Amino acid sequence: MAPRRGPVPVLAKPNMQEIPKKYDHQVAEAAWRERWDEWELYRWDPSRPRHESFVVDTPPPTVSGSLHVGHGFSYTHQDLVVRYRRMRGLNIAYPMGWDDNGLPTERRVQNVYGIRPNPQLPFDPDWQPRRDKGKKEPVEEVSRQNFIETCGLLTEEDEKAFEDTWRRLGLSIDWSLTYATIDAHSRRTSQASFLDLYRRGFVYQSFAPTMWDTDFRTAVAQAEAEDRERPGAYHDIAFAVAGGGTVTISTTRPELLAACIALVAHPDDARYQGLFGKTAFTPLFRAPVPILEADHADPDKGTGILMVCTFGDLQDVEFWKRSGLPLKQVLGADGKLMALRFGADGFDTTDRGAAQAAYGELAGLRIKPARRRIVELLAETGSAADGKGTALQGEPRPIQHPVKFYENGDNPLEFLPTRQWFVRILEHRDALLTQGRKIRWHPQHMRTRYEHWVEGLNQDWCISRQRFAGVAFPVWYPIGDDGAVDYEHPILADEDRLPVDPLSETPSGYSEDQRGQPGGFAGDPDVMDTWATSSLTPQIVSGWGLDDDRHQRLFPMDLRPQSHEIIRTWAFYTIVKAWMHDGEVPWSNVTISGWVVDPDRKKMSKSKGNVVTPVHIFEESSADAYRYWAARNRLGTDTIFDTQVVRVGKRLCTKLFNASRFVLMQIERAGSDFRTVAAADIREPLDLAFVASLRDVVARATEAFENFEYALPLQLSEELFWQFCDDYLELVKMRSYGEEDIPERRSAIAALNLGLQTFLRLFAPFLPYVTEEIWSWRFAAEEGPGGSVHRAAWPVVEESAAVATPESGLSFGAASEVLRQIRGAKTQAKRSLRWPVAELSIGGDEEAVTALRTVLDDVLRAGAVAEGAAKVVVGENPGEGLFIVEVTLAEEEPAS
RNA sequence: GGGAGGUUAGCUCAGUUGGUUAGAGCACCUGCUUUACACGCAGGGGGUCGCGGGUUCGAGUCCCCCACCUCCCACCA
Repeated sequence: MAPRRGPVPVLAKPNMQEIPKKYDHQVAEAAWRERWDEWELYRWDPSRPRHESFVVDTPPPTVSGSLHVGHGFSYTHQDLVVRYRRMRGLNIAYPMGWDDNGLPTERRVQNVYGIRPNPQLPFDPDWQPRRDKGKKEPVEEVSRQNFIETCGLLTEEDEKAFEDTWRRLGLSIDWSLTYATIDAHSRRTSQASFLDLYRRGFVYQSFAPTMWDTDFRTAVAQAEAEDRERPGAYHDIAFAVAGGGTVTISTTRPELLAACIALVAHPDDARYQGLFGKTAFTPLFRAPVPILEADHADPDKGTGILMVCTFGDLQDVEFWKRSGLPLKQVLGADGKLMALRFGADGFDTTDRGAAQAAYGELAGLRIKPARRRIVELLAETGSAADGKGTALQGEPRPIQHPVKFYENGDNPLEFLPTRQWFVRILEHRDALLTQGRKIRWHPQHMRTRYEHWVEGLNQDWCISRQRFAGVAFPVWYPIGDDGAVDYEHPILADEDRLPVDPLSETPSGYSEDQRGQPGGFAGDPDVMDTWATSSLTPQIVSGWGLDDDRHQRLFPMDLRPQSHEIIRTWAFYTIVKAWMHDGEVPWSNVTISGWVVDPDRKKMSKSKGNVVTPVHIFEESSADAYRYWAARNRLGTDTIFDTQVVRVGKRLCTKLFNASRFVLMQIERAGSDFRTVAAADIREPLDLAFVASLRDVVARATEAFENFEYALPLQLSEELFWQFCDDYLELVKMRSYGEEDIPERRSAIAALNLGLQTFLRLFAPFLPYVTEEIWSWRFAAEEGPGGSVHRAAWPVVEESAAVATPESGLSFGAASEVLRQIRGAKTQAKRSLRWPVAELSIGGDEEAVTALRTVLDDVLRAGAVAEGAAKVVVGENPGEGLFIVEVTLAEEEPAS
């Protein structure tokens, strides 16, 4: 339904009895939450055209059990922008998603239910998970599909808790648009995306060295890898050189010595000119390796010459690819050194017995023990065939160096040759940069992060994971008559069968008994990277590939709100997919929220034990107060959770409540004639001046909101509101108290009416509960959703077009200033503020005095200045403004 | 090593295009029960704007250097 438009509404039902004396946020927030649900206030209207809509790509939170006080931070920011746009009359599509796909869920399910997925098992529809399983019972193996369904069961509970928190927070989400990244619709979308990318040539499969986590035993993408500073040591190892002599290399990975395929030095390095082209021999294993030139060798590092292993690092991978040298794989997928046969499988040696014996000391060891052992062996063995000196030269030299880790991992990543699916992103970097520039980033400098990430890409996007709780690849492979799996000719699932589980379902043209048989088929056992699905959140919501009309109404979206650490994953991959599928940007704007940090500026997380639950804050101080805290922080800036600021928010709510009661009381006291007060009645100079400052705030707040800046509108509204309470209300009070229907009083009442309605709507995005409560007393034009302040029109300057511009821009300020000085005099004399003033003398330049004279009556009444006691004189110095010459307080106490 | 953001009162932060004496809130101190609000009101103290240069009549604001904090990125010999 369209929001109501038009002039400022008049009072709907003046009845003081209904206005409560105190604001109970607990009661009010619960009641409004319920009513908003009944009204379906936040429902997206699928019939309205795209250009009248505002579509948000809400971040699906990882459902991980517990929430801390930082979780609502960025969600509040989204909601502020959304509520503003809704009040501008736009049809809002604000969905919620749950990210319950991937490793975190997998680990929790294993612990809670004591089960482990075995991809080889078929789906069992009758199987039921048991929570009450004893710790000592053996871990049960279930099919992947059963495992995934159990994940859904567990995350459902957490999702309920999350939803409850978001509702309490007052997020204006349309809960009918909820999805989960592991649900059937998301799996379908994700698999359809894969098939589309396959057909368009954007994905490929390859057997190649890939980053591998030896604990999780899965491939990992560049975006999920991070450098960590770790201790290591240079080990100087001497290699014998054919024709006599030795050469010493430095390495931090001596355990990979058996995987050495070459020694390389920089082509310009004078020390090694004579060695290029010669053959060296590894100590212990006596493997002949060529000494070659390589640009990546740094003459200043180590000894300037290094060993290339398969694989120590990405440089090794790249050199190996260029060189065409044979692969020597020594590290297994489990992170242990594999059994090897020297003299076979590419493991050349000049002394098979010695090599096999030395390696026998290492086989089966994990990396660290293997390193320790080989160092011992190298210290005992001779460096060359002639046995002069030891292979290990001197003591290892400790260093600190960056090592690549999987972001969730505990041990360094290795490069292992495995078969994986990749998305081609390296060759499309320019196009992806162009896409990034079509999007408006808020704050703008966050785009730089995106660009640096795209420019720094060095691997295609590996999307296959050797895990279970994820979306399967909709792919089978034919098995040849010889029993070999033919990976080159995958059998793709039919689109209308999606989502499929290739391990439980049979490809068209085959029967289930052909699974794993020669001449039959094999299902792809892997699952997709969780980001391969999360990168489709716009398409999941829009019904991409299923409902074209809906897709057109929702895609591309208007806003992607997120935090900065996932620019390289979520934002980047979403841009990738939207470009590959539709040639479009997924959204026109990205807003980046900062982190909530603890007082030591560390990111708040439950593992650090520095958490406060948001629900606790809602109960103690109200959701509005929490939102106030969140709204005070601008986009992109980290912040500390500060209960002091929450308290300020709570105070603002109370003030708004009380000031509103007062204003409504004034209006209602004025009687029925004043129910039709109109903006045109505002004539008094003080009132004109107040409306002028209100207009200014409305204009500036609107402009800021248009740019996704919510902090400034709050600040401006708040400043003027306190001035409204402390000065304007005091100044206008006496005039509005009167009994007669005279223009001066009418003007005051009309200005108060306009002011209150404007403030309520300005604050509505920030403080949805208390503003709705107040709005409902008198301003709701109808029962039901049409009466909600959240469907009311955002204030615009045109509303007060009938109000004249004040003659002087200084009058409000002049009035406030004189009032301030009178109050100061009373406070200093330790008198109450209603103590009468016997004499008042004010001076000032002509402009200021003229301005003051227009509002002097209001000032004198508010300051309790005795009739005829004030003297205003024009001073001699232009530009000096206003000053009080003298304030003399009355001797007598004010009459009560 | 490259890059981004930051450094303003005890704390959290505003300070638009350079322009009087640098602001707010919190905290602190002193008063005031005032017909909306004591969950209030009024007043007060508190700052070499990270350091050092430069441009300018004038710099918190523009330029350069440095320091420190946070984050992002980087080929692990």
